[in-house]
Amino acid sequence: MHGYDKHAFEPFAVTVDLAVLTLRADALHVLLVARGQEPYAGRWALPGGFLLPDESAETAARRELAEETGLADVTGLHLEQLRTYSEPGRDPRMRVVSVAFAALLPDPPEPHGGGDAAEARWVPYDEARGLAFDHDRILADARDRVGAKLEYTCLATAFCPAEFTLGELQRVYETVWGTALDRPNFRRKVLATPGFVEPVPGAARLTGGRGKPAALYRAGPATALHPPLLRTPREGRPA
Amino acid sequence: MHGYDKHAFEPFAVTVDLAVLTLRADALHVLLVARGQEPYAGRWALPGGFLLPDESAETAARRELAEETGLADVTGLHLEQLRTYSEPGRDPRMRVVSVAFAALLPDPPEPHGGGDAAEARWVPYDEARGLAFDHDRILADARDRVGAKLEYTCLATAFCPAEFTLGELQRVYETVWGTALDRPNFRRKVLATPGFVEPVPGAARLTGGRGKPAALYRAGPATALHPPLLRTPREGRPA
DNA sequence: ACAAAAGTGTTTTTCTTACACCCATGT
DNA sequence: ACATGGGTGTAAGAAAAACACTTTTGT
Repeated sequence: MHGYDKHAFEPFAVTVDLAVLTLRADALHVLLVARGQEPYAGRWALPGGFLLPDESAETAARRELAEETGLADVTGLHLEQLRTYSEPGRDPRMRVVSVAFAALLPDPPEPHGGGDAAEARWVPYDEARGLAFDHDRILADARDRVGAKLEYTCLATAFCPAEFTLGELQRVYETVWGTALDRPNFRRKVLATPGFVEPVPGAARLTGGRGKPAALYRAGPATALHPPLLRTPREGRPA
Repeated sequence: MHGYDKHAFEPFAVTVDLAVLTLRADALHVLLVARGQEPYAGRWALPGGFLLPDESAETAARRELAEETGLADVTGLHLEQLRTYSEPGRDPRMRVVSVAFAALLPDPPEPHGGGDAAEARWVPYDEARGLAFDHDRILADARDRVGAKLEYTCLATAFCPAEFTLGELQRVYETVWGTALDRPNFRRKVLATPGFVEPVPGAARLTGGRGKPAALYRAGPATALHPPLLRTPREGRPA
């Protein structure tokens, strides 16, 4: 009961772990770092690290995100708490409680890894298996959460750059869900949701090199999607 | 990077905090305990406590739940991680990272408080303000999460006893959302969702003392609600 | 007889779906 | 010319909302 008996609690190490997700070449990718020491030396792991004395988990996560991605400004990026993993055996050496985060990025610059990690790279989600600790589980949880939140929040724009086309936004859904969506209907639904996207007046961009230039949009102020954009189990464009 | 430098991390105390919610007399109630010591002596707080050396946060939360509610069997009760609160100043005495949980109960027996809490009681949600620490925030987050999850999960049955009527289930939605729902339409939607509820053959119960006896249902195996039961902002039955 | 709560049916309206078609650009 | 991706229109079907109505109990 918060009794503050000095012997009533055990000291724990507290860390953050990050599932940094992005879309490259129409496939979900995750940022992994190579572990240099035991345990799990040589294995891939999610980036992360210890909380500093005066940091909240959110602050530590954003600091790690900046270090690992090498991006100068990570303030606009979507970062959200996933859950906390606290099973006693999850780290073989000591008791470590880890607050896991999911971070969503538009396709970032390749050379990241400015942090203390020996090596860091983007790995396609489907090839990211056999990670250190319980990171397989954390990564799977992150993917599930993101997939689910696409349905009823405006999260998809977090995978897009500041200005994007509706085609790019649709490809976010299709890539994460592994399904094909009808373009006219997708378009209508997005535009019918107030505050989901806002048109950039007069702007257009060539997307595939070919085709009609697409109008550009910015992420709007809305966060929730009412009504939701439901994942309809139809054939086409499997993951 | 999980480097295990003995000086690379600060030891933290790790606790769990529980937002134990139930419905009594058509109002959302939360279980609060009175604090006996400083800080916040005499104030109400969410129940909680320190993790034991070999416990996960989930295990600790369920142990606290059993202690505080006095229920012999808490295995069937819904318990879910909310998020982790780790702001440096959230406890004035020391660095405490708290993993918050939401627990949902059917209307429980009044005399609980078998734990180490001086006093514990059910408080209507709207009167639970001015709590110790950041518990106001945790409680608000719990309510938001539960309200949102009613839309797209089968969570509502967690507020109901093992066997319940559709009217009782509807009252869960109406109480948590503070809106009125159309009974025929609610009924159809629930019954049209496979695995949401299962009829108890031949069983019926008088509900309000008056009226036709209602058929009884059990919670089904489904966890997700596809399509969701959307919160329609209509007038009537305000919170 | 009446009130209260459960349960059924039906009509209207709204939303979703599927698909046809036109537009602008590069090769 | 045609392939490629963007954008518009529309008719059929499904789902939701609104509401009238019947049933079964207690008083």
